[in-house]
Amino acid sequence: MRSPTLNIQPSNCHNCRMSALCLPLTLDSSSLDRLDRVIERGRPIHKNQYIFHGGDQFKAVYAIRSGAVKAFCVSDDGSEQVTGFYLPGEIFGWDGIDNSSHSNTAITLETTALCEIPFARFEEISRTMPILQKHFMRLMAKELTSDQDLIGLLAKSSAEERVASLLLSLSSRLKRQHLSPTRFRLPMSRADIGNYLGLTVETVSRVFSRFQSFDLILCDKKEIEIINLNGLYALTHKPKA
Amino acid sequence: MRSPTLNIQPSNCHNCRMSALCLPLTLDSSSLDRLDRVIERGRPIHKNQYIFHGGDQFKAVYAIRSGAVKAFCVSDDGSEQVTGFYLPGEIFGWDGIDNSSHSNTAITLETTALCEIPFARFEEISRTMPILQKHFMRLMAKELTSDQDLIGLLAKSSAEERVASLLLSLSSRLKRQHLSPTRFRLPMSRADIGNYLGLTVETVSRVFSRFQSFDLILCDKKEIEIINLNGLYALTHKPKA
DNA sequence: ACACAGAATTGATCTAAATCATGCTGGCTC
DNA sequence: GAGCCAGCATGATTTAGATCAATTCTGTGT
Repeated sequence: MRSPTLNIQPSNCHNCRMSALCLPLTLDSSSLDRLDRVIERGRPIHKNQYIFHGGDQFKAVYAIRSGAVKAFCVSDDGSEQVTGFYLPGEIFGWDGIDNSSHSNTAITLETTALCEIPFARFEEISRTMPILQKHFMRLMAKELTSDQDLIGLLAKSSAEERVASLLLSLSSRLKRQHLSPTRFRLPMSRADIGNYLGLTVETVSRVFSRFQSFDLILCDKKEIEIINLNGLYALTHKPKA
Repeated sequence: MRSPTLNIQPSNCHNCRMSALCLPLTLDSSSLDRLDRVIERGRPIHKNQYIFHGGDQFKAVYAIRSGAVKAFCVSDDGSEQVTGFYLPGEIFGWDGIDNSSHSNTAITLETTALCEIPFARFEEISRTMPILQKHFMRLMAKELTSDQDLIGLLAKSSAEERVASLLLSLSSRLKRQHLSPTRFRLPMSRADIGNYLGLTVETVSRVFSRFQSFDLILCDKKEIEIINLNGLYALTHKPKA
């Protein structure tokens, strides 16, 4: 049994400040109650704990209440490819729906609290709640477009653009959670960033240094302060031929 | 009105040899009939016709009966990023579900016949056919994993690996359609390939030449014959440090 | 049949990032 | 506190692929 045991916690979707993100806004109170009963809220789990492994049977998708998660897939030759970083309010684990086993592995990057949404039970109740079904398809579509954004980034951009895009993505996602968009702590290592962006650690490190020397950011190890948000943004729209 | 008018054709899902791919296998005959009545079969449309544009309202997803389609998104600076090539039996257009408008643009690469599946009507009937709903989520998940494969490819691989992977992907998808996996015509230009794989046209061209000189493939313009399938496969699993 | 624009190949040069190498720092255990 | 290891930074060198440039091929329309 690889996935950590999630103990029920005394809270619910009604009072969760994430709910606007992971649930459809238009759910009436009684529908929300029914959904509520399906969702299992876990206690915080430690850093570097696996949520699921590639190949594991697909049983649930997960919403993050706090903390951060990294998803990656392992190819036959053993090399890893980071496919995403997930922050509070975001849902991950869709990759398993296809062949009912996960293609990715998910691991916590720091102490993390999750809500587990068992897929079988979700399917049951969604049969009588079409809006829920639709919402989930929309969440999957969102994942699709975010993957396509990453594809665009990897196919075309320079190292600086890639790092700038990641910083801006994190910033806007934190902002959506009413957290500071300009001062935050990177939950992942430079190596993770490099892997995700298709760059070497050294290149990532150099780009961070360069950004500092251009007064775009301040960074002390994993603590980041964005000084010139527009400057970063300009980098992601680099002057093209 | 940008999308081409699709005229009803005298055929149905029962006798379509694609159905195994785009429909759940377990549908009973009466369910299939109901689905059948929702789907609009178009006459073949010409090369370089748009199916939908980025920003268009999302109304339907499309299954390919014959031909080939390219999907791409346009970023603010006007540059394009090819996000996928679609062959017979495959479904595209999911990208619109999220905010009910398409993020991609889809265009035919050659004369193409489509089935249009209007999403609103699909949602109606799927309410009473849970298996259909599940099937569609699986199709979306498949798209997700294929996007993630592309991410892995772009993040890590050399030009040769990328081109080899594309050729093998096309090959296996044609095989699934009971078409020759070793002799086929590329529906897309070198520029499209380059854009998709994050390479320049020149590099793509050089890789094709190199593959020929290594007796991996024969190619005359867009006509491809794969001589050494295992050799290509070996390239995609390049010896790593 | 001809002209012309776009698609593809091939060659020469340049450059951004990988690779190789070294040192620094901060947390860990013993 | 000494020693050790992982993570990060930074410098020197190499290289794969981009860029620039020129030529040939292909198909399309008149």
